[in-house]
Amino acid sequence: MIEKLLLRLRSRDDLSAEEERALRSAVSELRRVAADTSIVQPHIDLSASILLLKGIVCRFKDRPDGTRQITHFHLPGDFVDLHSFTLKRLDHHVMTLTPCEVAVVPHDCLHGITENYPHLTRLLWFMTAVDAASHREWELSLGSQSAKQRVAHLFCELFLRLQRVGLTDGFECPLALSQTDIADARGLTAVHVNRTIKSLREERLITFHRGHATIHDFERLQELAEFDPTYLYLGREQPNRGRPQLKAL
Amino acid sequence: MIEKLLLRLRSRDDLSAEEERALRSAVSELRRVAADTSIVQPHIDLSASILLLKGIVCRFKDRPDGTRQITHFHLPGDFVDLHSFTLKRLDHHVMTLTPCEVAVVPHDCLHGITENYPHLTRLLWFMTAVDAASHREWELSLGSQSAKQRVAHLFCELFLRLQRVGLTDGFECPLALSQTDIADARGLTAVHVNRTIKSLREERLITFHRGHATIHDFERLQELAEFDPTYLYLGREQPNRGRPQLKAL
DNA sequence: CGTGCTCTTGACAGTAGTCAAGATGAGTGG
DNA sequence: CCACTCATCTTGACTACTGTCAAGAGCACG
Repeated sequence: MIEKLLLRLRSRDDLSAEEERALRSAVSELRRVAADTSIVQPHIDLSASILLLKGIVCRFKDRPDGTRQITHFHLPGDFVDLHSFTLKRLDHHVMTLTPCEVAVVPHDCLHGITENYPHLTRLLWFMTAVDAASHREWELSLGSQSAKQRVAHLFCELFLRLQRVGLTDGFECPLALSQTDIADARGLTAVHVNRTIKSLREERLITFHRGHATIHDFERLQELAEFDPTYLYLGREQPNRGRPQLKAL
Repeated sequence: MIEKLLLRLRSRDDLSAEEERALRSAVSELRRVAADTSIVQPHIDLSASILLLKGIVCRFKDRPDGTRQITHFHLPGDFVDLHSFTLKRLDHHVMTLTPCEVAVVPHDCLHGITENYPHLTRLLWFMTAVDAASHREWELSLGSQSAKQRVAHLFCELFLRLQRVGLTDGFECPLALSQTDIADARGLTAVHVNRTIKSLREERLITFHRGHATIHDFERLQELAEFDPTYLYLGREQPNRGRPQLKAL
């Protein structure tokens, strides 16, 4: 049920049986939600956070002219608005892009975890820090990459994140996003995303068709996108990669 | 010394005397750092976080072609790399843009806080969540605003954040950024930032000259930038702003 | 009083946006 | 089983915002 979340937490650090129990018992409810349904509105007091079990969810910010900027895509195992536990109100919307299954975790339960399970608290804090790292990487992409690089970068990220939770099959994966979704996330128009994907296909890098993506050459795609997965914090920290330890500031 | 940080934390929630003591004693060292000096490198194990007392610091990510994307500016009172406590290694650089004073807070002390002060832990977690909110807002700006809006937006943000820690004088504030810094943060070229600032000056919105900014018409600037300060989480939460309470998911 | 940043301005180029029309395909109902 | 409808995708022609390249001005610093 919350196995994909546990998978993600354990890929960072060990979880005790008691911590696992605390997490499991924090789920108050399961819900199915239709596609294109808003699940969190901005500026409203929240009393629970949402854990995504199945489907794709996005966070987005509205603009006065009616357009939107998607700031993050969430995949199964993501604690979609864990940050609402400390923020209490969000500055953005959260909405499903496909039919979804979610678990509801009341803030009271998270409060209890912070009171009694400091190690688990640090792990959850870590999860929100990784979210922030993702936002930074998107800032990099939006601020300094070409359209082709931005789109390629997104496919690299989503592929690895899907792989992490066991949702890929070789270099293929289900990915029920529209070209408009990609445009809204990458700061491009749907028309230009279409041209860009066509060009990536012609270069035999990816195929993206009817909610299904195939990566034909991950290495070249990664190179084109200048993609470095460090920011995803996959796997455990290893002892310092051989770089000289900086005199700790 | 760490008064500006306390000011920021207290503007969110009360701090007990004991919590204040815990924070004060977490500072192991004070440092002066020259301008344009790297204080945190990516991919390296970190054992302390940096609190900014004076000056301006930026976070940035490198690109293979040597350009950089600034993802955040830090002002006095900011806990610059508090997120390194949970991440252990960063995916980006941190560097001073002006001469700075910083306080060093060992991760061991932060660990102690998470073990013994859950309320203070939640407040610190909140601070990193606000950082993430800022990243989201920058994604919005980078992804969907015109050059003029992006620059105006940055001035709105920095002005309010400086005001919060008492560093403004009416609508004037010291702001020792170069146009190149602004360009690297806003995904523009320095040449275009220059033209943009000229245009903002001609419209009598702002003057920016020799490290000093003056906002001539904050309201119109805000309107132009589509700037909504919600994401800065200034001040305490108030009971729900009169909007209808959503049936809690 | 040079030296070297940063800022400023101009001319030109190119990436991505806009507008418009048509194609494709999933879902619906007769 | 076959229209019909509506989303999404696709392509073309044109536009424009922002980048590139280049030269010169202003100012801080030694």
